[in-house]
Amino acid sequence: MSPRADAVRNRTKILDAAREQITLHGPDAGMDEIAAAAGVAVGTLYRHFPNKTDLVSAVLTEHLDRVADDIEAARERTAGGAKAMDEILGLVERVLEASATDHAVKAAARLLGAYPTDELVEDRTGTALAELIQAAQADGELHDDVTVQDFYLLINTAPTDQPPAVRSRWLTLVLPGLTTRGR
Amino acid sequence: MSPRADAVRNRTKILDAAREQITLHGPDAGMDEIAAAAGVAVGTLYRHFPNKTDLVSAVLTEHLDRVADDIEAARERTAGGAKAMDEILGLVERVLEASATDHAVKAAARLLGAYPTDELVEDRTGTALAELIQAAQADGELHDDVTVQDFYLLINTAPTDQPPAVRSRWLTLVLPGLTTRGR
DNA sequence: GCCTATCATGAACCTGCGTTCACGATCTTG
DNA sequence: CAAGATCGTGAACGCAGGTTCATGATAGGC
Repeated sequence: MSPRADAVRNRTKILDAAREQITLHGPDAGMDEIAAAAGVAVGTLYRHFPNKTDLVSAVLTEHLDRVADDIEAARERTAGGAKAMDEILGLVERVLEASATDHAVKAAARLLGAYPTDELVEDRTGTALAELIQAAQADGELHDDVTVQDFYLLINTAPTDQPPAVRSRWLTLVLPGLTTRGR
Repeated sequence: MSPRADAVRNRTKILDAAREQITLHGPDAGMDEIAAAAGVAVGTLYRHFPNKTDLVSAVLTEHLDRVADDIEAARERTAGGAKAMDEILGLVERVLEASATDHAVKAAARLLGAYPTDELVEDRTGTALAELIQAAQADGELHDDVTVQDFYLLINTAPTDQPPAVRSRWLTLVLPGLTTRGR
């Protein structure tokens, strides 16, 4: 039997509100706040998601999906003639920038490189990133031993809660370990 | 009027226990656990420290003090003829290693570069580190624009909760941003 | 040895937060 | 439209962790 119409409506409202609240306050956003933002009672959250972890995972997976889209787009541009290293630098800057204001992205980044991730999404990002890396290495602009995991590691250790000047400085310090382009 | 003898005794026991518990479980160690480890009731903690923040700060300041000692010792060795860059690398590795097992060090590292720190200790580390940096730059082994803040920044973003292989890889990725020594 | 200021005790309190559940409302099928 | 399954409600629960306070013990000067 298909679900009731209002139930579907509520599920959407809940996901929208959860996305908004987690973006603003990170995964620490309270279930009460999410429920209030969705215009729904707490119990309704628990009808759609057994517990908080499941709700947060759903939102974070969405975000990872967007990042995967971004990476795949960069790969397409490379196939179209763009320099792979330029695309990689753009990606890193974009993710770093997003993490600063979007607490969901920050939390989502922590999922990559750790275990509990949707395998499909992880595969998508991994594959596209690997191709970009190979291309940049073929251009001689990325050190030969750099891997996908290295990027996950660096993104996870990025100082996302620091002012722009500090984030920029951090990039400057870290990039020489990846690229062969001079400082 | 000087404090009672048993009060002094208890203060020591509390600090010892707090140090131990925070080393094991980080600043998340409960007041109850600390009290139990000290063989004292919770209320006694609050007689000596108005709140948890004050107690944790006291312990963390101690740790920073030890780090300051380490840095100053490195500076002395440099004055005695050791290569400044070697001492710096040793320092970084030691702090990184300690952060992995000692949750107090990890938390203490977060204090440097942030605001609420004992100025005296911060001055001590800052001065000694600055001298080491200058010496290494004079040797041409450290990039000229590297500052004390850069080191604080990198230490703060180190992946202390990752396995040794990952921590080591992180160092490899980050060092080229500091030193002129090749990979 | 007494007496009082100082100190220790730990049960109780408070707040925040995830989670549950008995009840009422609403949608949908026949 | 009626019947029943599905869904929504929100007060209440449980738990954890920091903090307090009335009560009793102890130290140290006279």
